[in-house]
Amino acid sequence: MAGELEIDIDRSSPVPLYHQVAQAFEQAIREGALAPETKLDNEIDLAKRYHVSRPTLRQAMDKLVRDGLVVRRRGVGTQVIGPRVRRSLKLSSLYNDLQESGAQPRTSVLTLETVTAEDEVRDRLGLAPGTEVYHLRRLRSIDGQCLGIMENYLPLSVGTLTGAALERDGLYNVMRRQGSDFQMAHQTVGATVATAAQADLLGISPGSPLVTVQRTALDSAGTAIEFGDHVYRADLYSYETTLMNH
Amino acid sequence: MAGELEIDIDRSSPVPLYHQVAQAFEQAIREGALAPETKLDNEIDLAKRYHVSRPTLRQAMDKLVRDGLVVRRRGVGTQVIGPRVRRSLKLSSLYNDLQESGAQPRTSVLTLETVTAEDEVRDRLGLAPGTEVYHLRRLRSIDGQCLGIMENYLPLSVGTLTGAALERDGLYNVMRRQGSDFQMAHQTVGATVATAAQADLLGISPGSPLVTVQRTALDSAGTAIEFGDHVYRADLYSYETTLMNH
DNA sequence: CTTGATTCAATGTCCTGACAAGTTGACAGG
DNA sequence: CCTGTCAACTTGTCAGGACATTGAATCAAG
Repeated sequence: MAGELEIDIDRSSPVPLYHQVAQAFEQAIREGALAPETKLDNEIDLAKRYHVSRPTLRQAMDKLVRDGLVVRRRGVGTQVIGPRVRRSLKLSSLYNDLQESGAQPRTSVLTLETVTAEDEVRDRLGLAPGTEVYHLRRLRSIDGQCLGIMENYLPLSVGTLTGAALERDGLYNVMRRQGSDFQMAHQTVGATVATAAQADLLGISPGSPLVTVQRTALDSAGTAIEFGDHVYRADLYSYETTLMNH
Repeated sequence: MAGELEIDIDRSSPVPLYHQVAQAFEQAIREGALAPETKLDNEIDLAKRYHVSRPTLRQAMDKLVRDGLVVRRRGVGTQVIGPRVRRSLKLSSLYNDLQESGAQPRTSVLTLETVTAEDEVRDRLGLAPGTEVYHLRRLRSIDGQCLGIMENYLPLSVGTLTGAALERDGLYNVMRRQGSDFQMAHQTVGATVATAAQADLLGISPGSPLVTVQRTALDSAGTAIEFGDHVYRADLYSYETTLMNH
């Protein structure tokens, strides 16, 4: 039951020791070399085995704990956590979420224009009255079926947007390439029923359920760089998240 | 511009020093005593001022970094981050989410019984065929308005559930008091339209939009301890999350 | 057989000390 | 005036040791 693990520690490498140790354990756990429920050896022995100090080994373990791979309990020891718990922790990661929703099979651009921001858009983006913004409407489809309608507002400072680039790379890739660095996003997920116009676009009957997603994305300076108001067919789309305690 | 801050460190307290320091800074930042963009003093001076060692102070700072309150750059210093970025980071915390949804104004218990788990419930909870589970239906209301219908399935091993306790404390508090330790939950949020029966219970007309939430909660051992299938009135409820890059 | 206190093992906390690495700004040289 | 070098400052990394706190297993007493 002991966590025997052969790993190479390169002391001349620029990557920190604790990171090397943590990465080695993470790989072993994800590959199954360290089965769930396995109890690791105690800190002292592990530190001795890998020729690092206890604080360094603890730093590595703390990283594993934060990543949800192991659980430590004082007086008990360190246990590898079950795969169900650690599965798809990254689902709540901003990058994956954006990439997933930005690089889907096909998106066609319905509208690409600059308009004077309405009150709600101004408020969401934190802009002054009368400011011009991009207004973008896209239709996302998968396997020929229309999945949802995406409406986005962006400040002009994000760069230049073209329909071709948007359809080829997705909104978020285009923005990132022009220097936008996403730091966080605030989302509100709700429900509504399809209007006649929406139903017509999506190829469903009016009154069908729709998932609504409103998202405001911020860069690392705290500036809002995108506001999105999306609706998706409820029978083809749902929003998944993983909530962690801590 | 220096981060002058008078805080009391209680060395005889059972709460760790680094936690006291971190909490003091967090409070100061949230209260505005430390304005955004403020550059904090260097670690050495701060450690000296609060009479702790540098590793201890670093531990506190690491906590602040993880919580998204400050940014540190080697060779530069530590800066308080903008309020928009840090706002409501805790929204994606499991505990708050559960507490919020578990201690609402009023919940009345419609059904509390033990049944043989159906296939979907068995699969979600990871139970053997034929296992008995709690089946719970509750109606949540706020200000006299019905908000949603919550249907839950729980393994019998969670303890004993009584209608009175559930209505008084909420499901999650009852479970936690009986030893369940929530570690994470997986949620799927979608949309549907109200059936006649649902509409009748919620006091709305059939065909109105509903937000659906399916949640599986796991404890630290990776065992599923709850499966919930909830619907909420879309005009009164929406699901908010904050996505972080990292 | 149950219950209680004891003991042991493990992680949690905290300290001092040292060096590495990145950033910035000042200073000297062109 | 411009530019490249260097020194000072700050955070990052790492070591080794000491004691506290918690959980569980062990053992003795009822």
